Parts: sequence; C-alpha cells; structure tokens
Amino acid sequence: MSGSSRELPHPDPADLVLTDVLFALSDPARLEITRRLAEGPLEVAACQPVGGDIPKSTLSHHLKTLREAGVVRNVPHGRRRYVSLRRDDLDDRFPGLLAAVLTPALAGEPQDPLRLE
Amino acid sequence: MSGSSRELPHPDPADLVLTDVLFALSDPARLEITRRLAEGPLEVAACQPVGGDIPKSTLSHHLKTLREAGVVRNVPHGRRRYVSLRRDDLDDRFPGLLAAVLTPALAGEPQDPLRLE
DNA sequence: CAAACTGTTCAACTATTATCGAACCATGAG
DNA sequence: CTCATGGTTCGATAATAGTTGAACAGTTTG
Repeated sequence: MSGSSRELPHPDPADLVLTDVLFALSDPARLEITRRLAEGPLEVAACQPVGGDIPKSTLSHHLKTLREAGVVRNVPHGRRRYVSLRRDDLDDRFPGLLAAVLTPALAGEPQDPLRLE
Repeated sequence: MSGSSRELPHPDPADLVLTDVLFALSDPARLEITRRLAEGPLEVAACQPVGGDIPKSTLSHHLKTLREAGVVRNVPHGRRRYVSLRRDDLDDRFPGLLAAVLTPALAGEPQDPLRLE
C-alpha cells in the first residue's frame, strides 16, 4: 500500500542552510546530478554519470550529501527510489540560486567533457 | 609610484569554474567576507568577522581560496592590500549567482548571530 | 638605514570529506 | 519461502581542506 517504510530524513524547508547547499553543489559529480534532475525525477541508478562507472556506495554517498543539504528528495517507490530536485523549496528560500546554477555551462568553461550527440 | 610588485595571481574571467566558486562560497566565514565586500572594497584587516579574532594567517588563507576561485581581487596598495569583489566577472560568467548568494539571510536562517544595531 | 606595519608564505597538525568493497535490508517476482 | 534486485549503511583508508604560529617580504616613517 502507501505506507512505505524506509523513509530517509529530509531537512525542513525553513532549515535549509545556504552554505550547506553551496557545498553540496560544489562537487562536479553532484552538480551534474542536480542538473540532470532539473529535467525530472530519476531513479538512483539513472543518476550515474554518462560513461560513469562509479560504485553504488559512492553514488549513494553523493545523493546523501545532496539530500541532507536539502537539494534533493529521495523517496522509496516500490523496490526502487525516486530522486527529485526540491525546486520549490530552494526557489522559495534562495531565489535565483537554482536558476544560476542550473544554467548550462557557458562557452569555454572546462566543466565537463562536452558530450555531443 | 604605480609599479607595485607583489602582485598575486588571479584567474582570467574565462577560466572561472562554477564548482570552484561554489566551494569558495560554501564556507560561512568566506561567505560573510564576500557579503561584506559587496558593499565595497576593504583592506584585508577589515575583512575580519564582527567580534572576530581569527589569526592573520587563517584570514589570509580564506582570502586566497576566494581569490583563486575568482571571487575576489586582491591588489597591493601602499603597504596595505585592497580586497574587492569581482562582481562584473562573476555576473558575466554566472548570471544571477552573486545576487542569489548575496541576498541577506532570510527570516529564520541560522546563518549568523543576527547583529542588530 | 632601522623600526614599525600590513599581510603572505611555510610547515606541521588536525579535521573533514571522498572513495569503495562488503554487509545488510526491504521489496517484488517465481 | 526463496531468490534476485535496487539501494543504503558500515568500516577502513586515502585525499583534501582548515587552523595556526613563526618566518619572511615590501612599504612607509623617522
């Protein structure tokens, strides 16, 4: 039914701390994940980087950092989990931040190997 | 005269990396410094936190982190140094980011002991 | 030139964070 | 029930970042 256990803790919107959010986003892998989530919720496995082959535990750790900072929500759904961006909460608390950070890398920024396809 | 030596290296505007900037701003002390600089350039000593008593070397280290990320500029001026926010470069490269980050803490955020005066 | 002043750099230490295999734990399928 | 699946948690180790005193380097002043 709906009473799924295995719920993970999430900070209340009012408790979000800017420096924690900035820190969570200051890692290239986590920023990448966040940007991907901007297009819609994903299950954990789908958060893997493009040609990525990072261990499950490492990915889980990054998601934990994002979750504890209040950047993403992680809810159990069947035997999977859906990760989603807490866009409303972030926009409410830190207006403009997400927009600035989600902006695709500008020309010339050595952010990631550009994937053309 | 004007030919001061002792110039410190600063990254070119085009080389600014978003994750580095976010990281530099993810420390409460550095964010505080950045916010103060938003109101105008300061000499290094004036970057001290309010009731602050942190050692010179620690402060210098934080300023170095900010400088290397491209957040601030640090230029020699007589026997002092002026630290200033690289607002134009940041706005140019990451539009909206600075505005979002400089926004005074919203109601309820446990960012700093509220100083009322 | 010598002393005082402002701030950086160095070096050592501590603390936090990242990484990753292995164990574990619900859930859904057979 | 038993097994495979998807993902978290644990524990250990490596890597990075923060803190700080002391040494050092220009600048100005006397």
